[in-house]
Amino acid sequence: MMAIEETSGGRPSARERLLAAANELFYNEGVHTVGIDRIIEHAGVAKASLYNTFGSKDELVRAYLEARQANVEQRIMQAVERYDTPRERLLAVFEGQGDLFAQPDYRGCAFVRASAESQPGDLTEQASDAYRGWVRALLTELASQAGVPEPENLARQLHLLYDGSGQSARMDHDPGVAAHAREVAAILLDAATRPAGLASR
Amino acid sequence: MMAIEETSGGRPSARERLLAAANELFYNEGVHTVGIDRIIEHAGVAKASLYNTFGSKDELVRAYLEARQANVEQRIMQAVERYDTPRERLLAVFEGQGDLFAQPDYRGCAFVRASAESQPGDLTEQASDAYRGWVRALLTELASQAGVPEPENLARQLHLLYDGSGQSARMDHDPGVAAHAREVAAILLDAATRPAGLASR
DNA sequence: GACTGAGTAGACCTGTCTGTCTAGTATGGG
DNA sequence: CCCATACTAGACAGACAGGTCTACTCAGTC
Repeated sequence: MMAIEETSGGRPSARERLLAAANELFYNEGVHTVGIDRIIEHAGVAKASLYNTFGSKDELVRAYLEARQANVEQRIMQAVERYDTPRERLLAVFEGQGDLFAQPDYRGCAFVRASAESQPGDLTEQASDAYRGWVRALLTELASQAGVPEPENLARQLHLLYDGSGQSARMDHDPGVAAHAREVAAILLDAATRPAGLASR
Repeated sequence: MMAIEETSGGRPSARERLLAAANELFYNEGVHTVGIDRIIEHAGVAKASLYNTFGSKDELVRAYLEARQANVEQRIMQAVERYDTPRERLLAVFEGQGDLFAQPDYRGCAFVRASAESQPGDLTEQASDAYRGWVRALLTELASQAGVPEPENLARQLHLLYDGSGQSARMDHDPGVAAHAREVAAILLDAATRPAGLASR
């Protein structure tokens, strides 16, 4: 039996190097802009290896997005698990986003970027939908655990905020938006918990 | 003297037809994906006309984004001016967004889309920054008129929401998010107006 | 009737794109 | 020693990119 990926020691496999190159180039410069030749050059890999491993550029893009999603999920869950109270755990989602924004050369949500270049029905759209589904489910679950009467409603509001946070961080080149997003989330959480009718129309 | 653009009656000028084609194709399929040939074919215009009028594809893209911004500004101001009270006028910004989302084939903010395909320092980035500046200034002004103690702060929060609203509307294919965004905006406006300290930390 | 400005049609140049294909190398298990 | 596996190097094909250029048409003006 042979390991498919050489994760410990030694030189990384062609697959790993391709994914690393895809992550760097696709994310920074755009899926469409970056050609196969630049990917394989950056990965130090032969063209045939790419096509043997992934079959097409589209499939490489899909694999890139899947890896990206796994990475984001991990970061956000790390942030959530730093806390114990349901309230803090819910708000921690936005701290997790902040960790992402703080990375040097953050260029916005990879799914937004890829999706802007995609055609309807593309593999990219499926990947985006999967990612959004995960975010929504997490927010709903955490809202529910926080004892909010209508968790789906709060989750929808927070998803708006989550989207906006990533967008603003990119467009304004300001990782600090995550902190503002957390503040807004706290206000929304309070408003969802408080008995209705207090807010004027 | 001769009119540069044939706005009334008659056949639209080559410039107008090119802008219309750019608006449709660039917006729906992406700036990078759509080639010059498809633009001129769709516009029913000779290639030389494009290059005589705009000089390059990049400049056509810039003109397309400028037209787009003018259109958005007009729609949002229309919505704002439907109301008299400062509070309603502020919230109307999100109604204006809703008018945009309700257009058939809404595919998200054109600046987000274009910016995802752009390189740093591009003409597209300049156009995006100009657009964001306008939004922020409008929100700040309306917040100020609504008597909020710290208008810049509320404007920043609402800009988050504004970004998220456009994003969610696209990704979830649901124009209804604008209504939710308006609700959230109302909550934030109330929170900004109320004396601080009520919100738990 | 000559001239000008705006536009058309389309060949053409150069470069790049994704994807295929051939030929060869290094390594490790049986 | 043999042979499969994983990979490399690079030529090549066919499509398409943005952009240039020539030659032509047509409407209105002096």
